[in-house]
Amino acid sequence: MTTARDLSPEKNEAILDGAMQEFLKHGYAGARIDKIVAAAGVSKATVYRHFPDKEALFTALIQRMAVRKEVFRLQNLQLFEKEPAIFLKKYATGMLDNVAGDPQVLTFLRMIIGESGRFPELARAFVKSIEKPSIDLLTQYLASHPSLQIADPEVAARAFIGTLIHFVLLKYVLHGEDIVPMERDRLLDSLLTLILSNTAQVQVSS
Amino acid sequence: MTTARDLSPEKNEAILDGAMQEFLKHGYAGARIDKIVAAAGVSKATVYRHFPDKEALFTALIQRMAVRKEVFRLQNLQLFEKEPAIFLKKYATGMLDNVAGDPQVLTFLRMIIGESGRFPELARAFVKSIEKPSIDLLTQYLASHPSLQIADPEVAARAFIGTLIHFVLLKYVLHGEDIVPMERDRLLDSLLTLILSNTAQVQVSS
DNA sequence: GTCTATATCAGGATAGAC
DNA sequence: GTCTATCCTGATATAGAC
Repeated sequence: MTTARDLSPEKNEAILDGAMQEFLKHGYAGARIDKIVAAAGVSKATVYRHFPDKEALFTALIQRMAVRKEVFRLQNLQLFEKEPAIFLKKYATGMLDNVAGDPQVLTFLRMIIGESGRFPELARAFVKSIEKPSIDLLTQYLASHPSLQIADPEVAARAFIGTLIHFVLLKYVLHGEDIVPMERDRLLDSLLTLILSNTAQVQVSS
Repeated sequence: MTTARDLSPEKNEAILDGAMQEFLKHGYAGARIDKIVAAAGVSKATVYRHFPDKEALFTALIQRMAVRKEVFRLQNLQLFEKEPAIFLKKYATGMLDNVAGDPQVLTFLRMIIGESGRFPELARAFVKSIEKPSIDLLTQYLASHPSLQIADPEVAARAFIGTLIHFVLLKYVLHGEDIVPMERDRLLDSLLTLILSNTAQVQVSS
């Protein structure tokens, strides 16, 4: 005697997992409900009982991914108390490894940006749950080290992250590796020198 | 007595113009040939006589946009001989004005990134004709001013552009203005201070 | 070389049995 | 609550007249 509006959480999960595969591969408009159905192992009618339409399914999926941070966990490693140059380099290395090693992250980035015109709320969820925490963490870190003499920690944090994101965009997302080549370590070391240049000497070692 | 394979350049232009509207508005998969046909004022058969299929039309369009730099002319203003802080600020201001004021630029950015998985060659064309010239110009500029004491001009150029692009992404593309607020002038002034901090004093005025 | 008209098929969404 | 089977709209692409 289940009530008429009860839905199976298991199927719900299966649908979202299937949807993730398909949407990540083809984007919103390119994704096919039939493929999602096949991947999820449920019937089409079940999908439409769980979600009113394709758009709702898509937004539910992206919201879940953004909240779970299944991709793009920038703000890990709380080794706050380390030497600044080491902390920053580890932070950057961790983020780049995470992105470079996982095609899903790149695809997710492409989709969030590509659909940000049609789905502004999803873009905002991304900013809120992924970009903002990263900026805030770095800002706080830089501000908590007055010896660094950084006049505007938030802008420094944005410059740091922005340089990394731009590097990822050029090299991995836009396939520009041989058009604008740049060694990762050179970028990181020079970037640290630039940002920490007010300190007496800059020690960079992993 | 025109040969059988001659095509009208006027119609070709009209088709590409119509395609631009539609593709920019809905992306590749979302774009409808019927709409392109209507906007171009030609028949559907004519489109398929000029371009083998939808994909070819799309790539032809993007290539044209990238070459013509109809959007995103980052590397204008050759006031190379000015004071560095002034030059850089003017450079950044010009680029931000160009982007912020023109929704087409934002849409183009979204599309290039969004479709960079399915159309890697288009992404590379974008890097080659838009990103690379910008990086090269800035690198040369910074390298030609030894008094700036910039150890690695190319990385400094990338940091500068990367910070700007990231700012554009967060604020305009991803609609994150009220989630991660930042005044444009504050970003620019602090960024200049950061990059030019090795000089005696930094003068920033527009 | 361009048009009108149409073939062909796949998409999202639903009706009705169980 | 989930399935099978189906509707129907709208898509890309083409055939044939002019």
